[in-house]
Amino acid sequence: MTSSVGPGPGRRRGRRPGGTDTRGQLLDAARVEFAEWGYEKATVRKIAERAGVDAAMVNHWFGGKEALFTASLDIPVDPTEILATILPGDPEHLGERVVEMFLTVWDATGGGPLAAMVHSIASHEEAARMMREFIVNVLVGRIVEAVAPDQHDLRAGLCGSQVFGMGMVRYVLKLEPMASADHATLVAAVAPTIQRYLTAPLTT
Amino acid sequence: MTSSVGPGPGRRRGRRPGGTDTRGQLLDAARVEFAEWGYEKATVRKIAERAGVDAAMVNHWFGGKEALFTASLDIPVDPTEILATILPGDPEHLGERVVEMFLTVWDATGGGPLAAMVHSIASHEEAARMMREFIVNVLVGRIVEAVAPDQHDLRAGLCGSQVFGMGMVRYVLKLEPMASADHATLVAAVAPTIQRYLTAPLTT
DNA sequence: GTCTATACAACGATAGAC
DNA sequence: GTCTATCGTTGTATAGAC
Repeated sequence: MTSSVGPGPGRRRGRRPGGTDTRGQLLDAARVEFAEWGYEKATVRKIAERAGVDAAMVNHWFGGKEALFTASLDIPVDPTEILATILPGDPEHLGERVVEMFLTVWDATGGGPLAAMVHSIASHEEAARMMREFIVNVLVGRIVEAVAPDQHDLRAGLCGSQVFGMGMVRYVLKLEPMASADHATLVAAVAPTIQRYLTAPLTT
Repeated sequence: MTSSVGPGPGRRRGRRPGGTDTRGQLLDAARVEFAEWGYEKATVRKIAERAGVDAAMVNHWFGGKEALFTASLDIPVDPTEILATILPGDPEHLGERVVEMFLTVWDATGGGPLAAMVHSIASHEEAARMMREFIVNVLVGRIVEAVAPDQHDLRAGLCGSQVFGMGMVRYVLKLEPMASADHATLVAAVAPTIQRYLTAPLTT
């Protein structure tokens, strides 16, 4: 599109005229592309093209494809930061750290975002796919790969099912005593399950 | 609304004129009453009164308050029948029977009703309460009472969280490999969790 | 001049075609 | 096995804002 105007002395470089919301345009473009293609098949280049900016802007504004994906999902926490918090340490007690972390994050938000997320998942096939890919590619996948000996995908799904179910019962269904239980009680009850899904043999 | 027409000669007895949908009216009335009062505080008499029929109709059409409740929730299976199927037998393997049963039921319906249920739970506070009471009073409560040594409510919540989470991941989120796994694989993975929630000590 | 947002080029990795 | 295309990412130069 720079054919007629583009002068001879090299292509246009450097900062574009002010006023453009590159970050916002990238977010909008990312939502469209991720929704249409899914996480893996969507490309940073295509998203940048749709946004009308250079692909390097994804790195500059978000740090990478994964961070752009999570940002486009409006998830209020930074998965990378959380992973950095819970991954280091004794793998034998990783289950406890996982459960404790989710409880802390969800307690802070009161479960509203969780309910909204569940709502959109149950409503739109597209939201289910994006959430599915978020779990696989970003959140649980990393934890599983760090400690699980095999069957990474199955273990990730099992961990996700228990954590997600716990969140639903505690924050959305508000079923007592889990809704009011302190963290220690829930960690003691649920963490061994997560730990087993992460590291124990799963075959019959 | 029968004021002007209604005659005087004693109360009307015996079979009413045909054409009225007593069962459907009871269902509608039950949904309103259960939603407003909750399972325990709602009364069969009040439901029948709202439906404009005799309380005996609840027993005639549904078999009791609990069955009317489950019918009003549009749950496609009969909890009593299911409980009768899985409760007898070795308590040490009850977890396996529970997981196998849920998989069989949900496989038959393909997860559509589960998604619809989740949708309404996440949307309406009222639906969450009804589901909560369904779990406590009808479904998991019976199982827990049959085998759990203590902390019945906590154990019921934990079992519910894992079963519900498994259903979400398999049928709504459709996360592989859990979405396509056979029953044996999922039972081997999840049943020990249920078994532990049912019978093992839960304290630290 | 300094800082920042941007464009362009190139690198290593990977998947598919032949 | 090799070749090619494409991906995500990184480095660097440049233009505009302050």
